[in-house]
Amino acid sequence: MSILTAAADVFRCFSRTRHDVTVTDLVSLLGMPKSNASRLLRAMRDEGLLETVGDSKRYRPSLLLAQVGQLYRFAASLIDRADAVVGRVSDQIGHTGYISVRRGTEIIGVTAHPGRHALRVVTSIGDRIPAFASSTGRALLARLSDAEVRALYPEGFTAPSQTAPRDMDELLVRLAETRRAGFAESHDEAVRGVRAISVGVGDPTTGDEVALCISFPAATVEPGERLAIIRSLAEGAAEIAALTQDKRFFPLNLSNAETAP
Amino acid sequence: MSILTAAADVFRCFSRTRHDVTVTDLVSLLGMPKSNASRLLRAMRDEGLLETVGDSKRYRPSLLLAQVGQLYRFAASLIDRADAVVGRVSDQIGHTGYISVRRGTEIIGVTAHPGRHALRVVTSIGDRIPAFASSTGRALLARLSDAEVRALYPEGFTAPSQTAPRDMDELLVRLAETRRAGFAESHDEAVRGVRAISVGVGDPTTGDEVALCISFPAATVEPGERLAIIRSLAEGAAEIAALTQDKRFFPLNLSNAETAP
DNA sequence: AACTTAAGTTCCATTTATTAGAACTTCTTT
DNA sequence: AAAGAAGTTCTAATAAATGGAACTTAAGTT
Repeated sequence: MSILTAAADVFRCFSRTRHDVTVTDLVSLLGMPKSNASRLLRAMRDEGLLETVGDSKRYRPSLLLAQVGQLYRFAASLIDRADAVVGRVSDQIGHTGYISVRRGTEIIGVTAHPGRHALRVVTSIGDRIPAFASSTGRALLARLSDAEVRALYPEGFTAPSQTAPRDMDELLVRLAETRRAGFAESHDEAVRGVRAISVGVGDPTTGDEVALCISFPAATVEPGERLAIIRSLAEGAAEIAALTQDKRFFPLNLSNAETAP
Repeated sequence: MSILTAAADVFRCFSRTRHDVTVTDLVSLLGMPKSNASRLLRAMRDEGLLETVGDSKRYRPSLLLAQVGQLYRFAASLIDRADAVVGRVSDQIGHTGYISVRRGTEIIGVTAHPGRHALRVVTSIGDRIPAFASSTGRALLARLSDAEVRALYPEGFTAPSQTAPRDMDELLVRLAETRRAGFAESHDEAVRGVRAISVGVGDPTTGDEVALCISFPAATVEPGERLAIIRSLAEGAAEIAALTQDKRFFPLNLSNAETAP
């Protein structure tokens, strides 16, 4: 067991609600002896991985981490490209846009573009939501085969809301529809009154896959505006897919069903 | 010598021009045996500190790092507050704004707001510039005593441009002027034709100190506009200083000299 | 101001990980 | 198919990490 494990665990202790940690935090969160916690935090600070807050006993992520983390966006150029598309669409229509990645059965927001409208969806980056119960998640799951999706959920799942898929069969039907139409849609799933449109795209050379999503209040968006969102998002994603030569990309395929939901 | 040292060194290998590293990169950059480089990269990936790019032998920062690094801004909430002020001023006047921190004798950009004008200053975050030869640097150095500034430069320095301080005595004079006026100014220092206005502010409870800066082309900015920038920046910084009870804050003090430069 | 408790640090012998070099494998180039 | 480059695995020697207890410091409490 390398000390890198412990260091990575320390990083995982930080969250939106925990911006700094102390020796006792580590003892209770990670269950390590406080002698180790004390030395670990000091060692990580000495190496520049953490900073002490003032001259207190509190430790927070360092500037180095902020800089290296920032590079992630550029390193993963797919994210950068997808972010540009979502930013453009979000600016154009005024609704909140964000891009997400999948880690196992979870979807994690990577970048966000807050909308301009007074009533808008607020998503903060770093949030984790279940993949099967969101449009972003299904846009990404649709890129897997049915067998791979089944393998992700060996013990099934329980739907968190009325409109989410209730079981694996229902999920696979929704994924098939996502593949056919070229986009995924959710309504009242994670947040009541919120509708979201998502498109998945990947980069075969890096193996990265991201979901582009626009999220908006269901009540105030006209059918025509919804169609415009779908078209813009799909068009932008298609450009990226062409660039990366993404073979698993599902192009937009609007039928009567989608034009009048 | 802990493996944390090596891990931190790996992080420091990443830069704007190097988004991923290989075993041989580490060998040449850090001078370590390639057996160590190989195992280190794999260990860091296994712990979630790095990711492999696709299925290649290239390693890049991980999503975890991006998330933890993102928290730096909130952990150091002074940065967030200062960023809000600079963003507001930048939006208002259309010129590039950024906030920076000092690490020893270097200034590092943390967040940036690109201006709207066709001719604008482009500063990318993560850039390092010498503290004594920039307005941001002097805004932060002014918060130290003369003795502390001397201690920072035991062997003096050499001026990189005509308008930068040539020696310690000249620097201390400029710092005294910065303290009196409540802001620092540079002209043709880091970049020819560029003028910058900076104000420093700190948070005594965390020990953080940041510089708020607006940077603009010297030729196209009228004296009145320059004064407006100074006033907006100083006002925003003063609000932060009041909030954090920053006792080392130097309030704006405009004399004839500043109003007609 | 003395007491009490909580939080953090240092010490120690023991256990465990890390190191550097060489041999080995795999991938690329010609 | 051969040669070279890049990466991985192996080894014993070396160095670091561990956890328990003793110790120090800080923060309340009476």
